[in-house]
Formats: sequence, C-alpha cells, structure tokens
Amino acid sequence: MTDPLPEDTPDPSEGFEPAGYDPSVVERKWRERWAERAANRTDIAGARRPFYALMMFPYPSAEGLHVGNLFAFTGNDIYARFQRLQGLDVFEPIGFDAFGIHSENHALKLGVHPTALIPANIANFTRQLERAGLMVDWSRSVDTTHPSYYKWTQWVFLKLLEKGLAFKKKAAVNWCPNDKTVLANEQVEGGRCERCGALVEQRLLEQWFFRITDYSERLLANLDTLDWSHTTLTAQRAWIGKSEGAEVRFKVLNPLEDAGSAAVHVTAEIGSGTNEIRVFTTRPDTIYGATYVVVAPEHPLLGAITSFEQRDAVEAYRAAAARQDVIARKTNKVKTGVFTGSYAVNPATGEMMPVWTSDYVLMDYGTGAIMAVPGHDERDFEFATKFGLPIERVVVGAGDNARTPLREAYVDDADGVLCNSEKFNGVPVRDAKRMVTDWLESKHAAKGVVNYRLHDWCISRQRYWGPPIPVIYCDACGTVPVPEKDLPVLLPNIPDFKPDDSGVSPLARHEEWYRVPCPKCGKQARRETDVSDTFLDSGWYFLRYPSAGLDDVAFDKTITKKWLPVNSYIGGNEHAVLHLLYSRFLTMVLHDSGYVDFEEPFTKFRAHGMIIRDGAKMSKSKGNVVNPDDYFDGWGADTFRTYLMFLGPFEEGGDFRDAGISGVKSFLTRLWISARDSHTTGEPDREVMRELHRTIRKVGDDIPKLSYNTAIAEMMKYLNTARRGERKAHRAEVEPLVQLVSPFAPHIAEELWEQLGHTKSVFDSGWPAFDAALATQDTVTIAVQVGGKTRGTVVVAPDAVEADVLAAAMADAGIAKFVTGTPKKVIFVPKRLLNIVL
RNA sequence: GCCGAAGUGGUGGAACUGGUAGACGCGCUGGCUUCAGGAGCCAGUGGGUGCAAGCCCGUCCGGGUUCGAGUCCCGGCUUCGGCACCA
Repeated sequence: MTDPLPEDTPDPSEGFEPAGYDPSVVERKWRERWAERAANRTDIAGARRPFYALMMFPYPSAEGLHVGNLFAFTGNDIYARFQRLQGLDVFEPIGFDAFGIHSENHALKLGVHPTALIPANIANFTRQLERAGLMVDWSRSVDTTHPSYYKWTQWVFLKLLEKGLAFKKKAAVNWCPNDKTVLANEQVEGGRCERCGALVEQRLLEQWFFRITDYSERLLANLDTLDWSHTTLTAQRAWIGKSEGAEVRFKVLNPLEDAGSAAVHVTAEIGSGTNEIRVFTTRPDTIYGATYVVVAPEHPLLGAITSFEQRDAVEAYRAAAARQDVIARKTNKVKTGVFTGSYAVNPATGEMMPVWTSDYVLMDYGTGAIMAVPGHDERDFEFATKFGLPIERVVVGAGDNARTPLREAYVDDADGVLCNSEKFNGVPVRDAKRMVTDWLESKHAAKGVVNYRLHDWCISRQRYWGPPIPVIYCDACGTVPVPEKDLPVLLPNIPDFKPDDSGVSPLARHEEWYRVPCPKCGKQARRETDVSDTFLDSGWYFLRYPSAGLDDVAFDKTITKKWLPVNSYIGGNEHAVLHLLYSRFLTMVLHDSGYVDFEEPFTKFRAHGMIIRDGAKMSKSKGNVVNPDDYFDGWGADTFRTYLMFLGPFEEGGDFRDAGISGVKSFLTRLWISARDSHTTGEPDREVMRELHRTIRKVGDDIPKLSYNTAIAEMMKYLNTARRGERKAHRAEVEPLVQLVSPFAPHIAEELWEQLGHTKSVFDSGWPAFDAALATQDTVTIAVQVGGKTRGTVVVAPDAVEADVLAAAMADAGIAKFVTGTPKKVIFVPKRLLNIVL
C-alpha cells in the first residue's frame, strides 16, 4: 500500500533518482548496462594505442574468491581504468589456472571428479568477479584445463623438446609422500612441500626436465633491464645464485697402496693414473690452507676411493644419509662424517690431505665435493675441530699476523691479505682469487668457473589433473614426440584418478589409453603417462589472452607483436621464483625459436602486498577469512574496492579490519549528495577550484605509482573542502571529482556521471585537465624559524623575496621577541621557510 | 648466519629533491540537525605544563653531519619477507 505523495513534494522520478545512495541498485544497473554495451570488450585487432594490463590469474578454489585476489585485481583494475581514461585501448583479461595438484586434491577431498568440480568453481568465481566491477574482457577468458588451451601447452613442450631443452634423466628428485608426486626445487620450501607442507623425500626417478640452467646468465643479466618491484628482483637474483670461483682438481692416491702413509710427506706426481676429485670453491686463494677434502655421501667416486679398512664405516654412513629426509639433513647442523681411507694431493703444497665423506657437502651443488679450508670457513672449522683435522691460517686481517692462532674461522674476503702461501704472501684476497686461479690453471690443476644455484626445472608430475606430456615411447624408435597435428593429447576421463606411491601417474593404470601405435613406425608403443607441472600452464598464458579463441595457432604473430610484452603486470611476490622465473625462461626460448620478438614478457611488474587480518595471514583454520560476498552485500562493491585500496600502500598490503570501512562508505555517500545537490548558478568558488586542481594533479601522480591510499585521501580532503560548512557545490566543482573517483568506484561514478547529464560512459570522458593557473595560490604561508626552531608563520605572496619575508617576520611580535641580536645569516626557501640564524 | 624491506599518536597510515611531523580515515570528546538511520554538519583530539598568549618535549635506541634531520652518515635493537651446511 502506498500513500499518494503530498502535493508539494517534488516527484523523485524527476532529476536525481534514487534520492539516496543505494549501492545495490546502482551496481546492479551498471553491471547490466556494461554487459549490454559490451563496454569492456577490447578491439584487439583495431586498437591504436594498446595497453596490456595483466594480473596473475587465479586458481578457482572451491572456497570462492579470496580478498587477497580481490585486492590484487582491484589494484590492477584501477590502473587499467586510469589508462583507459588517458585514452589508451586497454586490455584487461582474466582466466583460470585450474589444472594442478591444488584443484585435484580438493576434488579428492570432496570425492568429486575434477571435471565436475572445476566448472562449478569457475562459475562461482566468475559470479564474484563480475560483482567486483572489474573492467575485464570476458570474451577472451582462458581456462588452462580446456583442450583448446592445453593443446598449446603441449605444443610449448614440443618446442622445448625440439630445441633439446626438454630432456629426460634419472636423478634424485623431490618426492612429496603426501601428494605422491615429484616437485620442482622451486616448489620445496625449507624441505617441505610448498602446497601441503609434508616433508619431502629424495627419490631416484626418471623425469622430464627443462634445461632452464642454460639460461641462468641471461635470466640474471636481464633483470637489470626490468622495471620490477625491488623485492622481486632481489628474490630472483638470490634464487639464480651466481658464484664465481674455480674448479680445482685433486689427485687421489690409490687407497690400497697408500693407506697408512698419512704421516708421510710426499710430493705428488701428476698423472699417476689414480682417481681425481673435482671441487668447486669461491675461495681458490685459500688453497694453501686446504687441509682435507670432503665428498658428499652420494658422490659417484665414493666407492672407488674408499679403502678396504674404511669400507664398512663409509657404507654405513652412506646408507644412513640416504635414509634421512631432506629437512633433517639440512637442519641438523651437527657435523658428522667418516674418513674414506684415501688421500688427495693439494696441488699448491703437494701435501697429502685425507678425504672424508660428510653430509654437510651436498651432491646437488657444485661438484658434490669440497676442499676444506677450516681456517677460513665456518663449517670446515667446526668439522676440523670435531675430528681433529689440521687448521691453518692463510689469511690475515688487521691486527693479526701469520702466527696469530685461529679461535674461529676468519672469513672476511674484503680486507684480508694472504700469508703462509709461499709466493702469494702479502697479496690482498681480492687480487689473490684471480692470481691463484691463473697459477693453478697454468699447472692444469684448476679452471675459473661460474656456478649457479639454479637447477633444471623438473616438470613431470605423477598425477592425473594436468596436460599429458605429449611423448610416445617406441621400442624401435625410442622417444617420439606426438606430431603437432595429433594435439591435443586429451586427458581421458578416468574415475580412479587418485595418485599412488608407485612413482607413476594414475594414467599408467589405463592401458586402453596409453597403448598407441608409434607415430613413426606404427608398431605398438606407449604414451608417457605423467602430466606436466601447472607452472607450465601458467608459464605462457599471457601470450594466449590476445589470441584467445584462435584454433590454428597458440598465439598469432601480428597480434602478439601489437600487444606484448605486457605493459603492466601485477601479482603476488610468492611467485618471485616460480611463475615469474618460468615465464621469463619460456619467453626466452620462444624468442630464440623465432616465435616472439621480445625476450622478456613483463616490462613492468609490481608485487602487491598481502592483506592480513588481526595481524595474521587469513586462513580457514584461524577462522579469520573475509568472504567478499558479505561485503558486496553489506557495503557495495564500490565501497569495498575503495576501502581495500585505502587500507595502506598497495605494494605493502595491510591489516583488514571492519572498523574503517564506514569512512569510505560515507565518502561515497557524501559524493552522491554533493552531486545530487550540485547547482550551476554563478561561478565556482575560487578556493575550491584551486583545491580541485591540486587534487587532479595529485591523484594523476599517485595512480601510476600505485599510491592508491594517498590518492583516496586526497579526494576525501577535496570533497571536505567542497562541502565545508554545509555548502552546496557548484557542478563544475563535483563533476571532475566523479571522473577522479571512477577508477576506484566505477559503478557510482557511472551513475553520477549519467545523472549529471552525460550520455557517454565516464570511462570514455577522458581524464580531467589539470590547469596550473587555477591551482596557483594567491598567498603562501611561510614557516619562520629562529635558530632552527619554528617560532611562527607569515602569510606572503608566492613570489615574495627574502627581504619581504624577513620584514614580515620581524613585524610579528611573537617572532621578533626571539631575535635577540643581529642575525648571523638568514636562510630562505621560497614558499616554504625562513630561518634566522643568530 | 647472509640478503632485502620497515620501525611515526589510542589506531590504519601521510610527509616532494633535508624545510611548519601527524595529511586522510577509524576511534574518542562536545555540540547542531533529523520521525529515523552503519545518515549529514560544526568544533576538538601527540605528550607535558600553564588561567591564558605561550613554553618545553616528541618519528625504535645511542652518536654524528647541518642554519634545519622522520628523511643523510656511523653503531646498536626489534619486526616482517627471501635464501640458507650453496663451499
């Protein structure tokens, strides 16, 4: 039942409607309007000023969109909308990284097949993302689990295979006993599985690898050319881990002949036909201090160099080391080890050095063997002390001499000078590294080498939910790539997709699937049954978006040239050494094969911060997860978006708390009221216009820096000015503010823009022009200091010179009383400050 | 241990190349307005001291450079992130 309106009440359907700000009405209206108008569709072929604004695509979890996702996407969306307001043709795509262990584990837990789970999750994500008001071009969305996508993931694999960059090898790999698959080094954190936290085991398995280590130097060197977040660059440099040093060869005397001759000082004869141990060292300068050699328990020479007497002890030690899990080995820093019974000859001194084996030497770094210099390496010092091995000083620091006893390892390599090193005595360490290497090289005992910590990328996964690796094994022809015309190798829909401990994928249980004729000879052959790592799916997706939908090619050459490299990429720093490293590597490979004409995919990358709650990471177990739906319903997407950006600096994240959100809502409400009540009578206020133009400049400066929190603060400040004392704003005072707000709160901005009489979208209205003349102030307030202490202020013209300001200051009794003598000097900073020094 | 980032009111956080520390928001105090409102508006809000104008002290701690330091330099402490028996 509705009462008729009283006669004198203006009809609300005329003019502003609805009279109050109701986000749910406004946001629904504009979601529909944008969809009808295909407002966010980018003209990929016709764009004149392309701008590719990319965000890391989400994994569509069953829990739905996380505020962390929303925070990142909103940050990207603001930047993208801002670029569009600058007149660029912006492409803001999104997709779903839906293959992988995470999705599969979830399906296992729920007892649902991933082929049923994933589409439901994607639908839910899509619904939530649409409510967020992102300027996403949904027509070019990608789903990594769709055959039209993974066909090309398999194609990428074949390209690497062609170049010899994909290869199969039997190696010690990280095995997650919980997820029952191998993991890449990048997916192991502190000896635990990055996803499930289980202790990782070592397994000797034959696996597919990508030879990313061939690109170590390029991956490192190119970092200097990238406009990336500093923290991300640092993390990548550390991961690649370049060390310069030398590989030194040590002759090992036959243990059967020479056992027991430890005390005998012999000069080794080079080339006496025994074994040789190669070690990597970054301190070749300390070779005169090397007193023993250590090989890893997995070292292939260990058996050959072990003496008869030591065989049982060494074998027991080796077996014990093999049983240890990775984390126990790397965290248990108490030194253990066994003497092998043989001796290596120090090429510098000619002395015999005992060869030990110990698990503090790792097989997967360097050569798996070290020369131990206990005087100048902490670990060697500890080991030598424990086992009574000789410790010798070969470097002196300030205040020491060649005979100063070493109570701990002296490791400084910046200021030290060599001693006890024959002809190198007195040479500074930094020069000696090179000189000793050259000298050893001349004796054919060493060579200078560069070592990287980076390992080849293991891409095999013994799981179901991924793209099958497109390879066929034939008894006659060997390893045969699946011909491109036969792609995709479809992932069969099998009910029993649960992984087991066998070291092979569940697909290996399906003979009907893996038995195929050899593409070369036609004889019966067998498919590879492992699938590839999810990071291969995400390693090239940015190339697919602009070409999404094309069936005959992974990415079109012309389109790619036009849209890539990506202009702006925003994502989480947890991918600093995963996705961001793999994508760079794959792009380099595609560049070298002539498929793309750039080697770096992301010109600019910014890592966003993390949203935490009550000082802790959000997690289900802590019960502090924020569900975006509740906030969309309760506050509206515009308020929620703006609030997230107002929490703190975008690149630092912030602590989510409900307390502050009302401030943002009331800002938007007041904006609504001011727009509704704006008038066109008379001229806009000069002071208000001055603030407006200062705000236009500040917001325009802040958005490209992703300094969203300060941009919002500035807009709030301006609105306060325009509304001060219950004043109603002139239309010319509010209209530009609607444009400034639009990247943050797109729905309300569109609505107000329309209510203000515009027919086109606010996003096609351009960015308000900054007028320097209007922003100029008539007067400035200058701080006056006496002897460095602020004693007052004076108001003067902006172009006032020192003498004017000084006169004004002295005319102020409150200031003048501090000027007790003749000023020694006066410091004047125009428009800012005057300091009278007594 | 090494590498990186950061320590500012009750609170989230501002502060350009060294130039009035605390913008903006939350919270709090007092007031106006409204049938009502997670509404709007006005004033105040770092600490100490004083009737007051004011004065003194204040950006993790200790030194230093400077007319002037949150900002630069040296030495510590703490927190967060990365790497970690990497030779």
